[in-house]
Amino acid sequence: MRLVATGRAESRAELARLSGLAASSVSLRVEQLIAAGLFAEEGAGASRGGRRPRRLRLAREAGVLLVADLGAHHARLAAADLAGTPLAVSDLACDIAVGPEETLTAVTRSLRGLAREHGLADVPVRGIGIGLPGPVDPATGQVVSPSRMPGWNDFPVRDFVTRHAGVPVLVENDANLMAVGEHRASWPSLDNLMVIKLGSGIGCGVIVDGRLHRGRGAAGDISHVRILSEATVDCSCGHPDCLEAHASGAALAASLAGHGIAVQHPSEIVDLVADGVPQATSAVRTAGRLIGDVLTGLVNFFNPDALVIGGSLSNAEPLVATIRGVIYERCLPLATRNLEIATSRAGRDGSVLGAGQLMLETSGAWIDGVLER
Amino acid sequence: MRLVATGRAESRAELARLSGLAASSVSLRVEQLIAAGLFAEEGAGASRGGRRPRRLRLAREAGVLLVADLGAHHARLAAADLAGTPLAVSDLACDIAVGPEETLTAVTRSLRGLAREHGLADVPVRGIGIGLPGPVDPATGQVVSPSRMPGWNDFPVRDFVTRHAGVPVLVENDANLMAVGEHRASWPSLDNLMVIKLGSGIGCGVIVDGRLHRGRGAAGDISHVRILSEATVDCSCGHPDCLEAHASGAALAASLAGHGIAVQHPSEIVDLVADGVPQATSAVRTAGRLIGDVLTGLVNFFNPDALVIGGSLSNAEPLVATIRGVIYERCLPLATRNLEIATSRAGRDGSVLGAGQLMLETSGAWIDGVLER
DNA sequence: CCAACTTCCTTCGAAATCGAAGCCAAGACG
DNA sequence: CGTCTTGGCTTCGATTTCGAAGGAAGTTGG
Repeated sequence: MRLVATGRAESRAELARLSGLAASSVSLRVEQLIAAGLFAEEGAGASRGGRRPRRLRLAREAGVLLVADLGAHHARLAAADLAGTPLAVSDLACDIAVGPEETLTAVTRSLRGLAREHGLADVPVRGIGIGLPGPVDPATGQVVSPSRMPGWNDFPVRDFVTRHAGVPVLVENDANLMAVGEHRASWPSLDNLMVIKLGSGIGCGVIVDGRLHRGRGAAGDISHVRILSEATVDCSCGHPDCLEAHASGAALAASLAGHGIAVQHPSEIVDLVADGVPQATSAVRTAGRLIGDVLTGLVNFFNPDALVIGGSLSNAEPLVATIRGVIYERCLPLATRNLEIATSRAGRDGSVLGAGQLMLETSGAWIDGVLER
Repeated sequence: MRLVATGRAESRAELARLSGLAASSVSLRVEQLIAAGLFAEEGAGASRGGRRPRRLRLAREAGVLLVADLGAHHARLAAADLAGTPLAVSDLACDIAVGPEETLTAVTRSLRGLAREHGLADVPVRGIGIGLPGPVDPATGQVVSPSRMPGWNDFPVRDFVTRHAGVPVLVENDANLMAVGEHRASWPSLDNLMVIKLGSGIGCGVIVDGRLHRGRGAAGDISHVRILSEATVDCSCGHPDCLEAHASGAALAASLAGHGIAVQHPSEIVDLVADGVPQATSAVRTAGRLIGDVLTGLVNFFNPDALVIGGSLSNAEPLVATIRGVIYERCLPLATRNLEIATSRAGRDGSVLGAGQLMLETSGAWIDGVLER
């Protein structure tokens, strides 16, 4: 089921190849899933030289997922199929600083509304995914010492939402969701991926061997490495000269404010750069150099197949160009030999896709329930 | 078989728990393996509150592995059981710079001799493992652009040894072997491990999710990150101020030579430090600070369960203490919360163990051959 | 010492999985 | 336009795996 949902398999034959099961066993299982209403057969796929395969896809009635990707002042909401492909999206203005109860209540209410508006009221909700801009403990579904989410520390996000919604809930760091989504949507054949999210903050998600690497929950932090710079800036983490304090969207906004240019959201910086405002371009180039410097060490160490740059600032071309240049110049030839450096392809849907993917992997228990009937 | 060989399982019951197979299936398989002469039953294990398990172990006649861990001027040779537990070890002086053909021929001859001397001539050799101080392409078994192995670039080490010995051959970077061995011997329950090898060079092996992370073959390089220092030193890689150019055993030896202290081997530096020679202690402390600085970023990013420091320099206590201090001071609390920082426990046998472990995972095809008879 | 419990391991019928064989439906080719 | 080849899918008997039940061999605690 996971193989079909994620788009890796479209026919019984492909399922057999990818799953390692015998073709006959696959046929039996598919039969069951169709009978249970989870799969549907839909026409024929392209021939690979012989008989055309009968194309399999998820049935609409199989269910939907509701996903919310929370930022500092904004939430992206989506209703998606079980693989995470968005069926309906909307945006919600909300200040994460008002605290978890209020934010989460508003978000879940809006999610339900979104599904209802788009005629999905009759389809069962199989899960809710929440992306948060801070570290999440995978075991408990709690936020752990976030630097920019006052009131959220140790709040049991997963339990809170489960209690209110009564379905499996996935809580994950936003950059991690994006990494999984980007992997699934754009680079499914690559095993090792680094995905950088450049927005108000600097996030990073890591895919190792095709799976999200969480470490002990904090993996992927790149924003609190010490960098070299002329001016000293103290970071919220208590140390001086962290990358985030110099090169994040928030830091760039602060620096531009010093030049008398007021900026509300990182995307406005992208606009300024596109308009050729010299202070903005110069600031963005400096940030690119700092980020690139940090990434060189990590690329040498991790040796990924691709480095994907996403987040709203990834649309600032000079930023990406500078990062790319620094990495190709400083990294070992062996590490950059086959390295792809690209900007996000999934864009803002990345986290929705990622949530879908992760939920299929983790909480698939309801499938057994449906099959038993 | 792998579970028994690696020591993770000692009884049928443990095999069932760890493998996920039914107890009855495990019994059938074990029966076969005993009949084929690969397993032996040996007494009873400790009771866990009920009947005592019948202890399983690898039969002596199952075979041996021959392992050579090559350094710049020295090779460590071992004959080991199939799990990598050393049965006999010896040391061989050999200059790796004389080139691959001569070195490998001498090494394989000595390995055969070692097995013969220790009464292992009648036991079949199931594989040969070679550890090398440079990057190895896992797909081809070739050395790829090594910085300190003249004449070895692109030499097909695996094919060369296979042709001469006629058994499966594993070729792997020395730090990677050490990482696998350390994981298996000392931290089997931890999933994410960073192992640093401090000798003439600086190597690093990474265990992610219990398995060696190779990336595209170059993963684990930490020696060519740029660091900040007063004096500028050019590294062999062509960039200035790499970590290796300032903090490796070779760099320390060069710096001590500047003070009129001649050093042949990194272990002599350890002796100097133990003897309280101030220049040595100071040099080692500086190196520790540089290495620690580099590691902080990697620890934040990778978020391992443990950081293991090995190699001959790891016996210099001020070096390890400085590294530990820098990491605890600079890393995120979230990353160091549960982080163990320890020195190698497996010592010089680590690479032998690692080679055994890796060979069980990769080339287990011969097992089927034995069972078919 | 004995009863109650645990854990280890095997037995045996039920269920799942496999894989060879064959049928089906396409494209390739003369 | 028919034959050939290729890949997709199903059928069906053989094999593997499972799991409940039970015997074996311990520990624990009165």
